Amino acid sequence: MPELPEVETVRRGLERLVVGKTITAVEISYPRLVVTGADQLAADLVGATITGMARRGKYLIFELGDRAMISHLRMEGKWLLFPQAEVPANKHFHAFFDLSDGSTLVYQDVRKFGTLELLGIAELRSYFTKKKLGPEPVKGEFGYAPFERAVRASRKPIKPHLLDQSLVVGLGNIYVDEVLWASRVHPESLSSQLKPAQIKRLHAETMRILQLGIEKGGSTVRTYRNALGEDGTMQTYHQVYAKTGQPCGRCAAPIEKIKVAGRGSHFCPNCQKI
DNA sequence: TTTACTGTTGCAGT
DNA sequence: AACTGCAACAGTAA
Repeated sequence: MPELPEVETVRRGLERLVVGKTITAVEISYPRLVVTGADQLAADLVGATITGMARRGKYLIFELGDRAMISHLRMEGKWLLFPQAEVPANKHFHAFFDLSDGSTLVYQDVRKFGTLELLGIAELRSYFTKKKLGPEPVKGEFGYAPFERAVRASRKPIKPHLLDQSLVVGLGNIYVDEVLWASRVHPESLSSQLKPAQIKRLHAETMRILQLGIEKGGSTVRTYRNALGEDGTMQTYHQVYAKTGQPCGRCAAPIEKIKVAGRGSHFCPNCQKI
């Protein structure tokens, strides 16, 4: 489900729903979900209090005093809160956290790509450093000069470059297509061959579109819903994603879909030329 | 029935 | 070093 706006929406929902609550029991029904060991995570978290909800890029962080549980939702991961201890049966529920007020926090993941990791709070910084994550897409953190330098130095096609989380965190396959359309950049353009004005637009549109996505509660295109079961509305602002054959909002040329670095890619063949 | 596709990432290859 | 392809998995649509 998640690109940055969806993860941030989940974070905000959980912040209201679970911060301050203590974990009274843990059950992991799909142990491979927990990279750092399911038994250890279950044993360590009984009695722990959820002190905060944070996020870095697409990684969701449960702050638990001196520890942190990192959740990556990958394609289909979801967090649900049931107000009662009894949870309906569902073959895609893989982790259950009983909370002190009688509610149950459940992790659901149809494709089982998502991961949970339990770290000491001191290991958090190096964890993200190792993944070579770029800056958050907000003014003050996402500087233009380093972005331009890195873009010009690479011969990668710009779309996979923006997706690799090193230039900036948070873009996934939907938002990157929207940013490329708004910036009038073809997804297969080589990074090093982009004009300064195009790089400038990519920088500005990345921040604008991801922030808009957050304001709209994320995009619901397949199965994404927030922790309250609500749809996001960002999909109504999409200009190209899943719009194959429909007229471009700028020039009315039919939107095309091609494959770039293995990902379905939507663009306007008239506005976005190499 | 088979095949291709899917808001992701990391690893093994070249 | 940097880039590509593919695997992890399950469901849906053609």
